[in-house]
Amino acid sequence: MKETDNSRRARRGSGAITVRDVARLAGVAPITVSRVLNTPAQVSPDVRQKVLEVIQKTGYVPNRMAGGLASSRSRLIAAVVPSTVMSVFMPTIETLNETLFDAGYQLMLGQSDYSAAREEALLEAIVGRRPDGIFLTGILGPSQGRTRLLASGIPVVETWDLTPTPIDMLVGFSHADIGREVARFLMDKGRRRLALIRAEDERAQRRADAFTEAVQRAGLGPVETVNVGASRSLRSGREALGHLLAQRPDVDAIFCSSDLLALGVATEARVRGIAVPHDLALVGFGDVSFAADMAPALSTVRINGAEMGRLAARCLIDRAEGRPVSPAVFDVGFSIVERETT
Amino acid sequence: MKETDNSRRARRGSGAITVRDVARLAGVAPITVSRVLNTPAQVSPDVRQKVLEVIQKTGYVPNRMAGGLASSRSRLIAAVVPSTVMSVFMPTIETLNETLFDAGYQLMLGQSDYSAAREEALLEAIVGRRPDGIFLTGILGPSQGRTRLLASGIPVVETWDLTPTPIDMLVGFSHADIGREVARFLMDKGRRRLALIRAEDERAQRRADAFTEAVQRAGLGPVETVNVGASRSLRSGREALGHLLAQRPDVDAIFCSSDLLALGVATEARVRGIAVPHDLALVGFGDVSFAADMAPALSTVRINGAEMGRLAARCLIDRAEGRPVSPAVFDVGFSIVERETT
DNA sequence: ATGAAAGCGCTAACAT
DNA sequence: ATGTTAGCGCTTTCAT
Repeated sequence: MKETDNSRRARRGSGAITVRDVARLAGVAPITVSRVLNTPAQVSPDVRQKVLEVIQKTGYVPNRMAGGLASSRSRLIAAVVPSTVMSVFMPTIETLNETLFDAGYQLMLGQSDYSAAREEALLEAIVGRRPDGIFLTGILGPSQGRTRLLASGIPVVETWDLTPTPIDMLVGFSHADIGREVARFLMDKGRRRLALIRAEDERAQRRADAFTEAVQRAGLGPVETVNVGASRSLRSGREALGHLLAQRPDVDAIFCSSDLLALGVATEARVRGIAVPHDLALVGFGDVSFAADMAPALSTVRINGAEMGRLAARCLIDRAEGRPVSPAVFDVGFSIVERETT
Repeated sequence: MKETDNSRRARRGSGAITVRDVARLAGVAPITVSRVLNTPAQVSPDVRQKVLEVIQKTGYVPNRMAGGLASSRSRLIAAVVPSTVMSVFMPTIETLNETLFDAGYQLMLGQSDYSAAREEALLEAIVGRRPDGIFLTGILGPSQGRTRLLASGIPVVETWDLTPTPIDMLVGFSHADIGREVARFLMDKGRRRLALIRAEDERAQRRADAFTEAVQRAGLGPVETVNVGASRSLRSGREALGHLLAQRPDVDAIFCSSDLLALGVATEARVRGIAVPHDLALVGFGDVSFAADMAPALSTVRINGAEMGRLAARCLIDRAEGRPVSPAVFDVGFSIVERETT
């Protein structure tokens, strides 16, 4: 009764319980409720007790949007991934999300679908939310989005790649090194007619180029390449092997741009009676969970995606909480895992 | 110069450009800038033009947290999934996210890791953000979280299941029907010694129970079941087949709780020289992208995950924008896709 | 240890 | 069609 003076403007409001309500019921000022929640040490035990009781009783849940506005700290982190379904990036996102959540942050997830236009739109939407940090899959070339991020001043971590010109922080590894090392690995195994099956994406391209260059430098002629475009499925791998064999029936080793493609190639090889690894060696990329458990088990390039997620989360949290991050560039490396397909 | 009167309290602020800055530069009131962005039709073309120019020049990006606070509309939707890596739920999340983004909403993603405790914590964090809607994977039994959601008044859509007592909206299908129909399907194929390989989760349990009951009702004795627990990998499938054969070497049909488990079973069967489907029929669940492309191609239960995501997004958007949603319950059904493993 | 005042950046309500 | 005013619910600053 006569509590609220709404004699003039009828202002909406969500109708939910607010700090004011809790404060009134506990007989304290709103700021005290805020302190009980955020800096409990500053409040005497009995007052704290009383306030917590009221919170419990009323089911009060603080409005973090309002808190974020007042404190300029949203406790929101945005992440952009190219895709989510059966994607090699998900272990990274999973640990990113876990680490963030345990530190009191939440994750906003956007998919770019490997489209630059969509990525731009995403970045604009993201900046509008004033997240405390942004996680990017891959590195961002010169673009309006890059400019916008730079201008926003929001901490950014680029991942899954290396560049001499990061926007801010960087957690990645060298795709060129991978291409070179896998080529060397296969050639050391005595393979001589090497080929590539890859999806259309910038990083796969970088691995492919280095692979090709290394093979040619070794004097092993051209590297037949099948580009499956945007279709990263098991089926693409099967079909790609068909195309490849039509071009170059004597191929004896293939480096695939993903483990799923490699599983497709292995499947098609089995159906065609091609012995893996005897007739055909196979190397995948990603070391996803099924790679070790296929029959034959897949040799592949292991990326510690979970570690990247954890590290990226740590970088962003540290910066969000005002701690400097140095170094700001981490090369998490990779390793070639030899199994049965080579 | 003498623009701002900060003679008294030095109040922080993020330092970013605000509506006020834009308004001043364009020679209009802040609300006019707001209208240019939100209801452009209400502003005369020349003023609109001028304001847009200033926005362009300054790189102004509206603060949506502030907007959300003022309008009680966050344009944020939260989603809870059990897991994200190689998960059958991701196609749903992908279309959910796409549909939301195209309508101007953003997605906050939380993982429960199949843990009720974590789910509770997530729901509390989510409610604190005052999202315009919440997407839940699965249905939420009586719990503090359910009470909290009900109390919050936020639109909720539960998915991937059916219940007579939804919190709010529901987009799902019947797991019991699936169990029954798969049992019937396999028995109609002449299979007599049926078994189950399943992960530890409530919905898989429901399918398994109905499957077992249907088999027993048909007088085909007990259904051997291997529960792989939380480990949903290809390896689990391989190992589970080993265990199953140790218990019941004469099994002639297996219903797996996921396609990935089924791929594991198929792999192990091949390694052991068991002919699929001749000696052993196999049915998966999910119809994930690789199911059709395995060799032999996997018979499985198709769920239209993408459709569920789209539909759930539509429900949430409609409710967020004040449009009533009726009916509020959608059964998207399922279908048994027969391929080579049966 | 607690509180009063001010205001984060935006938009709804009420003018004109 | 545009502006004025008053908040949304919280936290910072300053005072006691």
